[in-house]
Amino acid sequence: MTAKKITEGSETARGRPRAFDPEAAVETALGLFHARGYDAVGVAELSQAIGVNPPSLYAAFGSKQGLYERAVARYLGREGAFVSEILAEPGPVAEIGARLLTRAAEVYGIDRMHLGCLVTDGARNSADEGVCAFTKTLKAAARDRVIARFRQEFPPESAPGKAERLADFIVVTLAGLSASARDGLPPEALAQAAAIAGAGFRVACAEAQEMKA
Amino acid sequence: MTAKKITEGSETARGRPRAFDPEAAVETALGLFHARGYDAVGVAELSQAIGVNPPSLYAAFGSKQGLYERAVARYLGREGAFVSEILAEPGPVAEIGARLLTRAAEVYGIDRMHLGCLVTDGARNSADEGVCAFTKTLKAAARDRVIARFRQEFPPESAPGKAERLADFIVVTLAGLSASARDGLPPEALAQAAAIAGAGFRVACAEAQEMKA
DNA sequence: GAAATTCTGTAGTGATCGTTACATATATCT
DNA sequence: AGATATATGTAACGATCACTACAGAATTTC
Repeated sequence: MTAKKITEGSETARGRPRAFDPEAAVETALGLFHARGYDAVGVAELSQAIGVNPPSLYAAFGSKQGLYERAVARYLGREGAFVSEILAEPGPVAEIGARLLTRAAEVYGIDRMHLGCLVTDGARNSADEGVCAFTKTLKAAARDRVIARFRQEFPPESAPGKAERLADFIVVTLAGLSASARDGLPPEALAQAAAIAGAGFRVACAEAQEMKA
Repeated sequence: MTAKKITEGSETARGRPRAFDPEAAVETALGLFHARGYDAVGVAELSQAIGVNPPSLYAAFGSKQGLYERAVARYLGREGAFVSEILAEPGPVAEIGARLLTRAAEVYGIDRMHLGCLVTDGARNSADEGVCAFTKTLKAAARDRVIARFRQEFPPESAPGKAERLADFIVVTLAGLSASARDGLPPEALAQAAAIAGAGFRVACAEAQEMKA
């Protein structure tokens, strides 16, 4: 009696059981959102691709935006994880930044159906205020983490504004790689562009170092 | 007979005259499309902003896409003209490329209501196939013009692939500046990012020159 | 078994999408 | 004036949007 099944987060699972796997549903939604963007993927298409009716989706995720946020969370834990990983690595900022760019060129172009960055471009031009706000906070948080890492080498006291300036260049270039990947620029071209940008970044880091003194 | 008046495209203007100025309508549409993207601006909003009913818009422009194409054409002749202008200037490719980037940083961030590039981002994530195809051809044409200009200094015979590689870096960085501008990165940050990218571009040009021999 | 709980499928909500049929208004041409 | 041509406003088209009311099905708890 009341034998606990290992039903993950909840206790014994009362009532009618789910006819679909929410984790698989998030995965399917992630694929569609990444490929075509938030607004271009309707709830009807999501339901059909997941193999379930809209009410079940709403019971599980609350709203289209709720499902999107779940999908983005999964994206950040996998395809998008390289940013946090590289930022956690040791070494000079020049190498960290260059590594971010070359790695992004790989990740953004590796899958023809999921080009670019979901966070950067998934909600671009969306008419949904909620999703735009959600995306905005994610982007701001990412930029802040880059700045925080760069300040390890260029602290505000000895190099005021340098970390922000260098971080913004990384952010701009990542956005360019994402957009260009989605526009069809092949992986080799992305990699070569990232290499040129990386060279510029190293130069900028060296200049910033000289000015520190 | 059928004496031609020189009323621009049409003869004497028979029938009921237009109650609105199509040129002003294109201008209004350009503003809305540039600010929020193709899909996010509906025909109803366009009609209301222009001050005319939908049937008049369709009589004048044929379709929403037709109006968009007119708006893009105007954009290319004004805000977007700097690309063709700079490409037509003399001087080393290193300077041309760096100038493209710094000028884009200015243009993309100058107007808070019209951030970024309409061609690059106006139809991003659009669900409209026609507009996507239209945009794709424009982007390809722009890339081709950059490549053609860069081949003046890096011809395929003596520097195979260099022009394409350098052009793709410019394209990627322009896309990044446009996306970041739309994401709210302030003009100074755009300019500084463009400067770093320009430094990288000069380095890449110098390297490409050395390899020509 | 009965009650309680949870999910599912059917069907439909009002809103908005791009687009257009149609009758009327306003102009020029003969 | 009458014919012709063009543009307008009203009103709606079917399609799709995100979302949900509701009743029945499937499970656990008592």
